[in-house]
Amino acid sequence: MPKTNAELAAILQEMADLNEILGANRFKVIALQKAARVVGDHAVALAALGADELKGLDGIGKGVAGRIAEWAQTGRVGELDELRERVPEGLPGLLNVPGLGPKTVQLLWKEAGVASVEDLKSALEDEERVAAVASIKGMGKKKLEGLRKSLAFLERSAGRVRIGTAMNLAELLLERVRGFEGVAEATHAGSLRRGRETIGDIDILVRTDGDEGVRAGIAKAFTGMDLVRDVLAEGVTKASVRVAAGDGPEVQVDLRMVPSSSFGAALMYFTGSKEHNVAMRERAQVRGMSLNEYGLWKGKAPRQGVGEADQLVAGASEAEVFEALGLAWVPPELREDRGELGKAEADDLPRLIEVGDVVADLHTHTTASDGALSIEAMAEAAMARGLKVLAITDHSKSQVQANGLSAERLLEHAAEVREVARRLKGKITLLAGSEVDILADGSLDYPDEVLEQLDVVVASPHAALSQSSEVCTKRLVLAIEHPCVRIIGHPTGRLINRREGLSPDIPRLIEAAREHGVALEINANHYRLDLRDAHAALAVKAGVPLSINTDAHGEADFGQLRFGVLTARRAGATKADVVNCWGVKKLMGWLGA
DNA sequence: GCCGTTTTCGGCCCGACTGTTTTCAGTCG
Repeated sequence: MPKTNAELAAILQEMADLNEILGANRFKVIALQKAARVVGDHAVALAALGADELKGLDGIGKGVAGRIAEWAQTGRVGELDELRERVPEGLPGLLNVPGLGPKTVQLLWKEAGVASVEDLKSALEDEERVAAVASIKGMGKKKLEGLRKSLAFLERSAGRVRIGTAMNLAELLLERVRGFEGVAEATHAGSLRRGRETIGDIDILVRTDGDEGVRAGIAKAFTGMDLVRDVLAEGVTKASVRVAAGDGPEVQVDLRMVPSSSFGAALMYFTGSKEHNVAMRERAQVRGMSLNEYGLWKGKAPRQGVGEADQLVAGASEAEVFEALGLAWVPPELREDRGELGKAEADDLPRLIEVGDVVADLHTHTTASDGALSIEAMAEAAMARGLKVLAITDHSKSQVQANGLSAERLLEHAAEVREVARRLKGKITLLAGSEVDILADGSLDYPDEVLEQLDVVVASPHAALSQSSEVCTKRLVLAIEHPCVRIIGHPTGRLINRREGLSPDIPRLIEAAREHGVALEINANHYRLDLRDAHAALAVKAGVPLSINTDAHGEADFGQLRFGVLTARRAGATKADVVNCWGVKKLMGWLGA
């Protein structure tokens, strides 16, 4: 069995959890958590690397490298096995219950015999056991009530929500918050602003120069919204709630309020990532300053940001804080502590692609297969969004459930596309293409002489998505080598939170794509975002072009473009790296159309 | 457990809020 980074990350995370519950040194716990994160985010399988290469990675030292080697060789980690013997199997799951930390979990276990989330649920319903739980020090009436609510929340929430879902909810909330008395400005921060594919909670930052009374009023209006299901906290600088819109998932939303003089520092602070913030604060310290959510200060930061005005170096805007630390402004999508500060210091940050740079969509569908609009209506929608090039790429014949086109229907359809293209000449360039299935063996769903007649061929995997890494790598490389293929669509076929998809050897795909001049897609649909950020970053590094496409099946789907662009930005892509941003002439030359 | 332009030992971010603590611990981000 191949050993994936996700499995390894889970092992390290479990070691962190078990150590935490057992009361180990907290910095050891933090180190293990960091190692789990680094491993989970790494684009190349770590099981195959040697100890020296492993130790070169940030956050991985002798200890973790040794355990990775042990796991790679034996499939086990001795220390984890020992830890598991000391703690009931379901106990770490309790750490996921909001409001429960390692101290309380340990007390629940040792003093009330609670061994899992399920067990806690039944204990809270059982009179005798509730008494045992309530007798724990610090466990009062409100704590118990909070636990009941947290357990209900866990059942209703979907865990991390997809970025598209979170963005919709955030925009709805921002509209409300901007209407509250005393709010000068409101914006989203956190992982949503960094463009991560899934979001744990929504952070909203409010700029207000009102006094405590005004801020308390904003917090009250926020917690009083009709979308609010639970209120977790309500103070004069922050409030925290759980909300749900319609039948959507329940999501935690944190609101923070800061004065104008601190808005930039606070925006940085709440945008994160945590690791980026730590690196920034360390940088401030080295320069005899300190950085918190209220600003950058000479010497030690005053409590609550209320101090001598002459101590404040910067704080009103992000740019001035970066500048005062000798750095260029770092785009939020790059704030992951993966070397961005070094580049910012050398003024060597890439000029990231923006939504407005995209002038072509090379992967869309019409009523000919499973889309909702005609060729003409799709072209109108594309023009309304300012696109200069649109490729119509309906499904191929194996996609029976999607009304995939037979070779004959495809050629008729292509003729229709070209007819509409003639009518719209000068307004938009319409291309006749296909999203052709990459079959399980790597062959394509149409014969070459059919594919040769098209302007653009996007080849995508749709079925056989549980193939082994080795088999699917060969399959995708074969498609890349096909002379008609220009773009590999959603290369892994994953659906976020729903389906794992393929796990090909990404460096090999990139190498093949480079050799054959093929682009790899970032499918912008927020269910897909495939390639994912880390993989797209490898492509950019290797000089392999990306293609950001919406895979639109209707008018609204064109709006998904922003999520594809966010993913490309996280990968460090500039507009030169993305074929959809090229001029029409250059793009047509590349397509050979 | 990790890391090194003060360090191979001794640090490791820090402020807000809650609940039940009569002075602060736990949790969270």
